[in-house]
Amino acid sequence: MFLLSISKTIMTQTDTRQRIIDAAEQLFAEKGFNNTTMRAITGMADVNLAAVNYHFGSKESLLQEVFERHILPLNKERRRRLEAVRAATMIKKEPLKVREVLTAFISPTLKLRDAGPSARNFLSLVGRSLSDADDTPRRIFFTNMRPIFELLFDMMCEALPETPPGHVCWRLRFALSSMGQVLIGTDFTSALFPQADAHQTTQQIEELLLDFIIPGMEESH
Amino acid sequence: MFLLSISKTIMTQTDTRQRIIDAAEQLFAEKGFNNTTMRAITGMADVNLAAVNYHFGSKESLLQEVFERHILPLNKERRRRLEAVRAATMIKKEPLKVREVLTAFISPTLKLRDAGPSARNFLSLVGRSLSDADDTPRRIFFTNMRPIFELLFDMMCEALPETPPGHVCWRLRFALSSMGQVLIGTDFTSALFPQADAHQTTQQIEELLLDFIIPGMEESH
DNA sequence: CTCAAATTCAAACATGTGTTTTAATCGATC
DNA sequence: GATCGATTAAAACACATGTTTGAATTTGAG
Repeated sequence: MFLLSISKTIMTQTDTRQRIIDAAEQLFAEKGFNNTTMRAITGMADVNLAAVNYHFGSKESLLQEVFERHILPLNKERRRRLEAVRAATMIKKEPLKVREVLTAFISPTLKLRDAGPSARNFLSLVGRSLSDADDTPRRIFFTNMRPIFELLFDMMCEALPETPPGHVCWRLRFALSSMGQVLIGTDFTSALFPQADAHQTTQQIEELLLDFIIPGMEESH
Repeated sequence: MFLLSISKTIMTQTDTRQRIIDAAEQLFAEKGFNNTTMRAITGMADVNLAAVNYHFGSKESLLQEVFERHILPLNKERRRRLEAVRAATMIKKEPLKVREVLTAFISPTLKLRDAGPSARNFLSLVGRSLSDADDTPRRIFFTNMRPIFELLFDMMCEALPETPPGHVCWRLRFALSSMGQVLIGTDFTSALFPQADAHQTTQQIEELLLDFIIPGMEESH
């Protein structure tokens, strides 16, 4: 009885929370954090205006939850794969390969492209965060990304022992912003060159992306 | 007398206009369009709140003027250099070279990095525009960039006759977003890897950027 | 100096914002 | 069914926003 009542209570609670998060995710992805109003969120979620502040405390905390819902498991998977790459090369006593390191980071990310509209909206949010002018989303993004970025950076420096860290850092930034373009969506391409953008599968885009950034990453100038 | 009076009138008028544009440029670059208030702009410019609407009509028109002040001459120079490349290769009856096309587009852009704080702020604005969620800045940006983007795209397709236009389009997008990271400023690098980001000159960064994107651009997968 | 136009100014306006409040409603336990 | 805590609901709050207004001031020409 006790457990049942608890689970029922939690059920309805998370139902409202879930609807809010879903709506916020979609609107944040489409219009950005600042251009999304609480009234738009609660309207789309079909809940009362005060529900956001009741369940999340503030609009900013809501963004944080929207963000963390996907970034936490994603970064866990990234770390798992990065460390698997490191372990495998240590066993074989080979040096780290740029392609393997980048793939370990990027592949789990792009997998989310086909994991439903919620994940897709989340990716859009992430794609913009790298160059967002808005304080709040950028702070939340970088706070969550710092540890995994540092691991990626360290392994990349290890894979490119001849390249100065300052160069690795810039190249990584270029590579990540390129990935960001994939995450955002197709607005740019279809808006500018509608004739060029045939529908590409995520797999094809991942190859396109990796083929673009890996040669630049390994360049030995 | 007539000319003098006119010039004097224009002087004071453009003086106010100039101060507003300068302040707006800096604030738009730092905080983004939506997070910059009219009161912040007029406060920094030390003019009356109503001056923006009197001289420009609206906040959006102000952004347009801020943008066009630098984008018009910049795109003119880009076009000049792109067409110079095309003319030179036609005379020599050689195929277009990826490096030359990209350099013709990118080099005039990065030159602005050392052309004073105003140009620097403008670049920051441009760098963010590629992935901006906000309607207004993105629309103004793409409207102004479409023609030069199309020229760049056409020449790049010509330089890469074996590569399908859909691939060229994606690679161009990757390349431009990488350039965008240079334009935005150093927040990312210094925030995440403070130890790695030695001060680089614009010339060095341009080399870094071109060395990164050219191999990916030419990749023949 | 005088006058008319251009510009500046302080104030108000209308609306939109995130948040808070207070009462009503619901759900589960006794 | 009564009761208590959790949730929802409607309204208001306090403030920030871009814009407009109408008077004051400045400017330049006759």
